[in-house]
Amino acid sequence: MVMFRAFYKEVKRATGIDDRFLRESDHADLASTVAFKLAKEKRKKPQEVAEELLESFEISGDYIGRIEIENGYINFFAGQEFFEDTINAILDEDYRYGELKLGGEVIVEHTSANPDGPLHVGHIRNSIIGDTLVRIFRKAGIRVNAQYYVNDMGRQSAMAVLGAARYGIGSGKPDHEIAKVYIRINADAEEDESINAKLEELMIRYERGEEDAVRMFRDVIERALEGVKETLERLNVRHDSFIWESEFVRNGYVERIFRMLEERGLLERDDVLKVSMRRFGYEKDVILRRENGTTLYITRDLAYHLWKNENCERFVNILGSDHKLIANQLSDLLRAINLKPPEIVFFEFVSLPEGSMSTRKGKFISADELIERTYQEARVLIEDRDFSDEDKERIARAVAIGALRFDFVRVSPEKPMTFDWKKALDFERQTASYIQYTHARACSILRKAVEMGYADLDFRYDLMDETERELVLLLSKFSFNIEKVVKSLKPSTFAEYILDIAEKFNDFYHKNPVIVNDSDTRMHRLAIVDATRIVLRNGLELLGIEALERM
RNA sequence: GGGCCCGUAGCCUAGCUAGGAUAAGGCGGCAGCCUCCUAAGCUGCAGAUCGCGGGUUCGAAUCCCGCCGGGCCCGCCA
Repeated sequence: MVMFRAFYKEVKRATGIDDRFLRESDHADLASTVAFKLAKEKRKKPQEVAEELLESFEISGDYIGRIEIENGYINFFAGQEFFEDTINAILDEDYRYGELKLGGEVIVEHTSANPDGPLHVGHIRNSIIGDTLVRIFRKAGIRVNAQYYVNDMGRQSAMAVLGAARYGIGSGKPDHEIAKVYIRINADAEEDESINAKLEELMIRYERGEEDAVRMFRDVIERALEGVKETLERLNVRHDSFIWESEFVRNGYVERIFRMLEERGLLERDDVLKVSMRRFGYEKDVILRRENGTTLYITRDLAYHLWKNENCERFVNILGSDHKLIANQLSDLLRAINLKPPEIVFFEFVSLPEGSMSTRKGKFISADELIERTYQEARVLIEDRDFSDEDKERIARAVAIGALRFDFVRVSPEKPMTFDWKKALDFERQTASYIQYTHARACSILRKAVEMGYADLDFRYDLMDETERELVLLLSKFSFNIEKVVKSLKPSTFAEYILDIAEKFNDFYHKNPVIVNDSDTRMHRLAIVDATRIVLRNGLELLGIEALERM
């Protein structure tokens, strides 16, 4: 069952009103502004047009309770069957509630940070947006492959490899150790010209696939990734595959890209291989192969997207806004050779109060440090509560990760963020722990009810008050909001939705005591509590946040 | 110099794709609520020329143009 979606479709079917003129509203369960548009053509007042339209509606189905006309708006309200079905569907379907069967398949490429150091707070904005999309796509019934594109052929990687060979890697967490040698060699390269010569030689040898070079790269990059994967695991972020870009140099896809461009007369052979971008509105050429024979990032990325075209029907990339130019060029080139470009979610930078982050300069807050400090802060909060040490650890971890994920997913990607420790370590309203707390609170009520022998649930429309009505309506919109994200690629709207449910439930909690003597009221409210518990838990799951039963 | 993005109360954010009914929340401030299902909660008060100026429209935070402020990009880097 897909509750609010069903109501929405019923309204559309009954009225013939287009999506453009239907929206959620504070004044109604669904409102239409269509009369305003028609009023102009018909030269009548919106109110009159709306009243005429009302006559023409052919209501069928069970969910539309009543329709009202007000100030030209047509307001639709769901009725008894809708609310009963919503609660019953949630209680029956439980973990499966909210699932859709949209079908299809998608590759979501996210994180893809250079293997030259640990993930920092900028990278995890990418990871969290990407992983949340992955989870929501899956819930929508779409087959997803989450991919990390490993940039093993770039200059930065070669620099890290060279640094590791020159100074040796220490015994700490490998991604952090690699950052140390990467920062050091970058600093040394400013003084010592020979480092750049060695770098070029190393890149040429790796591009050619010379065995010892391949071994060096593999070793260092695997270790960097090992550290990155550990951090991602802490954040509940999981990839299905790690795709090494060097693969596309070795498997002929890069050559195929050259041929495809050549066939369309786009490829120019000079000392380099390049494409003039004038026809696409760019001033400068795109170089695809250097004078020394090595390829560039965009070359391998074109090959990767050729591969995506052959292996999947839809592909989404999560990229920092610094990639906008090159990603747009990539898309133009793909279209020019008749390939589908990726759908791209760009996110703006996370900067520090003192300026932007840089791995090379060692100017960043690592995700690991952020996770640890957030954990410590959460631990303080729970320290004097009555839990075992193990439980305290587990709960504080869940709260810390939740806080991090929610802080990042909640903000629209196009919004620049300035990282703020005070905010990151805050566990009060409008945060994940608020939602987790609300979920734990629902669990607590249900536990108490069972202890007292009140296990039965029975939703009663006639007993439902206004707050309860608003709450259940929100619960009914779960799959509606999932579908929105699938279309808009904006997971922030889903975070906001789950937060709304928590707020409305707390409102209900304070107004309506649940465990009361009157059994009808009690069973009715328990049904609402249990349904809310299920929706919050399923929603937190999609946000990659653990739904705690006690905290 | 050119391109893209952001600019909503002291601070942070939602709403902008498909223009409409009182601009919605949080933090901070002030005043309150635990013999009652977890106070990581709740209630009330104060706080906004929706960056500025034009335009389109019956109607603009939302669309268009110009400007101001901030960020990112314009490498044979990624």
